[in-house]
Amino acid sequence: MSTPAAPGARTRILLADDHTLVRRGVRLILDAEPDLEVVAEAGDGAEAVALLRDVEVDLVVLDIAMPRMTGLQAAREISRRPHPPKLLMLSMHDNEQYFFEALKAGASGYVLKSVADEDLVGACRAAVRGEAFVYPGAMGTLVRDYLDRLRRGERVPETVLTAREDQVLKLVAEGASTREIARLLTISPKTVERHRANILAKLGMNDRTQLTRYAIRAGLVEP
Amino acid sequence: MSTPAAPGARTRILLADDHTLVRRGVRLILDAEPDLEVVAEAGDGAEAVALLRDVEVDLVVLDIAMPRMTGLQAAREISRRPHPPKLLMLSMHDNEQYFFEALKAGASGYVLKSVADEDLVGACRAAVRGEAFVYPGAMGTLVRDYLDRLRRGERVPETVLTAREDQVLKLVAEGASTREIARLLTISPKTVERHRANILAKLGMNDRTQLTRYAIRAGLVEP
DNA sequence: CACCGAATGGGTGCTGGCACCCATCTCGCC
DNA sequence: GGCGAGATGGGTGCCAGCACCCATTCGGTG
Repeated sequence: MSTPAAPGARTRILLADDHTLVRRGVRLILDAEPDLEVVAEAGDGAEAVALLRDVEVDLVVLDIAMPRMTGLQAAREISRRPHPPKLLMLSMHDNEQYFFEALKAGASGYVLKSVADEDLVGACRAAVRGEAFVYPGAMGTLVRDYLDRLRRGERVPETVLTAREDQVLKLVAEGASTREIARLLTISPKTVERHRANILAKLGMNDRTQLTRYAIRAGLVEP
Repeated sequence: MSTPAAPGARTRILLADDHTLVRRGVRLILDAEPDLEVVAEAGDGAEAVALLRDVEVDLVVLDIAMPRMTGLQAAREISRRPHPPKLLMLSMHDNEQYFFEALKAGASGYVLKSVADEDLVGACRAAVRGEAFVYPGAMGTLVRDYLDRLRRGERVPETVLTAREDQVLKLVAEGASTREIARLLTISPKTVERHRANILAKLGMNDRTQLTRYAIRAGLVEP
């Protein structure tokens, strides 16, 4: 449609989504552009990571919710490599917490599945150019604030959870009781309660059902 | 590809899915067939139901997880009409409970988003021909047993949840308290507790976090 | 009609989740 | 050395969630 990055060299893309129908649709959209080319497809996060050992790509388009290894887990894995490709997350959810998790995982773009074709194409091009955090679609003010602070170089409050809190959250979301979690982590039940309270406070939530949904969105546990 | 239903008359299809990208992909696949034609698109269940007041279609392809009104709710609504079109459910989840819910809602087909293009096309044709319960893709033995029993005319144990229980489950999974649910449904908190207890017993679960994960798998609520 | 299942509502009691208080210890970092 | 943050643990108290008991009112279906 406009301004290919380098004339003659198409951007090589790895596309990962567990739904064949969705993959097919997205591939049709991307391949129709003169400067974009899907060179590999994966059906889950683990497959995507494995493929990257053999295939050289410029951009990875990752669905967030996938079996075996979620898009977020895969993104963390991929961005730890020596020369990581750009990462663009595809999500079904217009959710801020989710967006932040994607940033933490090393993504440079976040696109909703409900956007139009051109927005997806635009996000791909922007990601390749190195422009971070393009977000087509209406996102809440929380994200805009966050990006503004990043631009101004301010320290961000770092709302994310600690490693220990992640462990506790995962177990809570899997339906484990305080006593069970305490036994599994070999700490006092009281400490488990404290961690859980801290997590609730940090995320601004009230009970375990909300934690469960958050953990699923964040890819900590399978639904 | 093979045997159009009536030569010259294409099957008119209403396609409902909240993700524009997915809708685009599915439409491309269906429109490529000589005997199928997508004549309307909807972005949620309510829109689909509304559109059906103005547009005459032979088949409705409904995504299960949609905002405002889920595909299951829309299916119940649609199948209550005088001359209902055929209903084909599109689902992300290879989940048995979910499949049963779709049957109850009046669907005559259930297709996973992870199937190949041809399977979707085949399911559409089978649904139009009036063949019920075509299910491309590997589903558990539970479903096969169920279909066998149906064929033999046996009474099935009816493990699925009632409509009221669905409502309660949805609210529980969204983090609503007993009191809130009671107010929303204008029934006694005690009755809410009873419904929740019945749901827990039916599904063999112990607490709200497990219900939450189940409801997400079932597509009753967004993660 | 008589029975069953779904939906409604009540009572009683236990306990686990959650809130809000307290403290100690050990890191890394300035 | 001191300071903040994370991890650890304790006490107290309220109440919601859950288990297990009871009943009534409908609507269907044998």
